[in-house]
Amino acid sequence: MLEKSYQPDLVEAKYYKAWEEAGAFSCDINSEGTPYTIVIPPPNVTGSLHMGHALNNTLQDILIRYHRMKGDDTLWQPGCDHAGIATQMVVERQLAEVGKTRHDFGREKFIEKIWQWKEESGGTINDQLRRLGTSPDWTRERFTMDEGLSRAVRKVFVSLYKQDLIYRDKRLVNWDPQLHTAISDLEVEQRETVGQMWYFKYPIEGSEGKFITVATTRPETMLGDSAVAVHPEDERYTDLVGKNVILPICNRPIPIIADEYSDPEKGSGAVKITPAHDFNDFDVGRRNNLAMLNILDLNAQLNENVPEAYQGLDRFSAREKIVAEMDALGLLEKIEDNEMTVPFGDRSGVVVEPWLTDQWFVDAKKMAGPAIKAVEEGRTKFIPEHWKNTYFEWMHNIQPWCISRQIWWGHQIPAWSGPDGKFFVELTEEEAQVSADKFYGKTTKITRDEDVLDTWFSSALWPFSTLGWPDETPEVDRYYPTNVLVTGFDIIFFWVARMMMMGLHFMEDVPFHEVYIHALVRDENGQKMSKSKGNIIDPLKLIDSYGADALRMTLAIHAAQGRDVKLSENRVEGYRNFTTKLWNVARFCEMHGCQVDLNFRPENCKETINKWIVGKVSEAVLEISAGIDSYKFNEAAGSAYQFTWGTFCDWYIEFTKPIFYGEDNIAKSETQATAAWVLEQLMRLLHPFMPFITEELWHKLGGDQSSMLISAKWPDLGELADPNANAEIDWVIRLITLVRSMRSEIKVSDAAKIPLIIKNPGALEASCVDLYAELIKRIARLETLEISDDGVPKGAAQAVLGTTTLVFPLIGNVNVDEEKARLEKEIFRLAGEIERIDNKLSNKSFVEKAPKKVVEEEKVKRGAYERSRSKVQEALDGFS
RNA sequence: GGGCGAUUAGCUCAGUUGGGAGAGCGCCACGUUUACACCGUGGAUGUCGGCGGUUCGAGCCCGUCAUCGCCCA
Repeated sequence: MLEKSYQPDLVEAKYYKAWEEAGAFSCDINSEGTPYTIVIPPPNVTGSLHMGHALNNTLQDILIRYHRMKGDDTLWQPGCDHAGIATQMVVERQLAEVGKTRHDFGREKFIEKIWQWKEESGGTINDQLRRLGTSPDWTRERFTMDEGLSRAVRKVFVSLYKQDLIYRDKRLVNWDPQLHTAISDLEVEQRETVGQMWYFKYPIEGSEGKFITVATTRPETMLGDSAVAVHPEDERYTDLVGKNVILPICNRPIPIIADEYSDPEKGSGAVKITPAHDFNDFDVGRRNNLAMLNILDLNAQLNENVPEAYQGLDRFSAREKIVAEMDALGLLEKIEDNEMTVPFGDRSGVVVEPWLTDQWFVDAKKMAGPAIKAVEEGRTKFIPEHWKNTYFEWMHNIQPWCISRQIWWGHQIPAWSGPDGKFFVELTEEEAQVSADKFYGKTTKITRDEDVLDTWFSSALWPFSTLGWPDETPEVDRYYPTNVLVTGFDIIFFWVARMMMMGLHFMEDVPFHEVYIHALVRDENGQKMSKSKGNIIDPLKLIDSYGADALRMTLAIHAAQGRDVKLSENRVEGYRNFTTKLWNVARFCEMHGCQVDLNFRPENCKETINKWIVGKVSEAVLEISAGIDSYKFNEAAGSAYQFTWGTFCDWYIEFTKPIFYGEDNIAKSETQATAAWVLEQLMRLLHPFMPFITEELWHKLGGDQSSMLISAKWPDLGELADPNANAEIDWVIRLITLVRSMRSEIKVSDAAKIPLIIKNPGALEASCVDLYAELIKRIARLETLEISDDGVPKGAAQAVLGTTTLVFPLIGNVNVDEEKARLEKEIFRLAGEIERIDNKLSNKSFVEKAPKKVVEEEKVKRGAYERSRSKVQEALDGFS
């Protein structure tokens, strides 16, 4: 006997272990099933499970479990990425607690420490994914720093270098002055702030007392100015172009140049140009051959290229000092408030600096071409489709991708330089040495570049590196390209774009056929969850309180395309209630001896109610399958929920009670087998959403004990709906609902059994009353149920169901005025419907232009309303 | 400034070849009828953001405005 309610914790632990031990998650390269592959977007090894992961992985797991049950050879590839900067920071923070830095240990020892940390505390998210019930193939778990994946990284780097798609360049990069590394554009967060705009007067050389005013948001950079630019067509300045200004404080002459970058509308129309410290100015500088004067060191403190008084100051103190000095010189014209965005490093949280350094770059522009084409041609599809706009937008404006990082944790770049700075890029040091010796004509000492690669460089290879590439493995053959990538929109640039570029280049095929972009999980007020807001909901706590199944169901049923998931705890509670409901209906079946009968054939049912429910199951199968197939997880989960609670529990189970408590043993045994079968189908249908409770009930309910539900077949029932059974049961349901509603209207409590007379039944109605009398009496709590066209007892309450009148002969219980009012209200409502249709039908254009079918339907509806109205009128007349 | 999205019941949201406005939660009333009070039954609640257009017919298509959100510059 099942317990009174479902206890998730023990069940979850038990079955997760059982699944894993049985190898239920593993792909099978020898299987005859069609391969179905998803690579997990690898979480950071430092990460822990948040709501976004919970949603992302629930959806992937639904897809995987569904396809596994459909007989596909599913591979869900798990693993973490090494999260270069984040991981190094974690370990450095630990060292800082004992007053040490990585430099106290040196590169090799420090990396050892990180590996040690990774073994001990890294990848906790994987255990958390297990709590969620996800079923990736853990035996194939990979890590971006694994030997195999590292080999892939080296191979890709060397190949791209030799194809001129990776190059070294001195360019401005986003420099994080705290972490001392370059970071990519995508790791920079632009924050809106109200800053200030300072207007400086620069004296014009040789024109005593004449100035040109420039505006700047960053006064400190003036020490690195190389020019002042004005627009070529700005007549105010035409005569100044070609002259010099004397840069105050530095007292250097710099030219006034004409360049279209200068916006005449903005500020004074003249703009100072600091090519080494501003991305736009850098371009102006290159166009005009300006000097690139770097005035910052790696800490963003002013270096030896500025006047001595400023050397060593940090950028913010330098700003104050500059403004003060300009003011003292009488060269500060004015200061205005200015709305602007300031770039912050997303890891360090400090303002990043455009800084001139030598870095390695991927020629993303070239690699983007095929990636754009693949989406244009539909070889990779976005779902929902509009996300392809975001993808195109970014891809068309893609910038060189800076892939080198000045940290220690990561894939060290396979490039060695000779004494003159020439690079030799090879898979191994030996090969590099050979190249170098050949180049120099003698044995020459080479030194490996200390930089490592951006983490995304290695995760871009994930869809094939995890399968064993660059080796020609059978897995690469079978599982690439993958079917779908499931991810949030915030990662389109990081993941989708880079995987597309790398996949197309090295595998000559897209990495995935579809990209499903799901929503963000927000709090109940629609706010993004964040630590600083303190509105984070911890998925693990929800799992502890309500079970993983409840959380998964909540997420799935809210995962409508194009809409964020607003989550609150009481919703999860609602789906916990659903698990309890499911548990209890199983308990009911158990109590009434419903055993799975392997010989049961749904199409052979004799009892109408059983015919009806098997038809409803077949419809549910189609709806749920269609929902998952089209990534409409909310529709799939909603259908499953509605079938379970609204159809199976609310009606079917109620309808079986008279049979279970009755004497007809043949009907009883058919119903036991049917109920067990329905429940068994239902476990399969709910399994992708709620794997634990369904697995538990599957085993509790008997049936095929030799296998587990996770490996059971997805139902394929065809169409089992029986129109006659549907018509009958639907009518009975409407009748019962109406009786209940009437009871409430005329204030007769459910406790009192009442008589009911059915007047003017049609053939279907009469037959239903005959066939289901006991059932109707029981569920509608009727004392008697009979058909009679005799006169209505004086003062009886009446209701109309289609063309049939229900008579409740409750003399003395009915308030005549209330009853008349009720009937009049119903007549009014029906009259309104009829009028609406009449308006339509009397409209010539409607009758002429609308499809015949629609016009016909309207006429049929009108007839039905009209007949109902006359019945209600008849009932009303009975009172006068 | 460019782009994307949203606006439907008190709340959160469904609603595709354009044809009778829905669900869950919440609320109100009643109820322990032998699966379930984490329950059952019934009920109330809408200018489908505004305006205009297309159409016989618009929550749905088009235009425009408003408000909100996100991404990019």
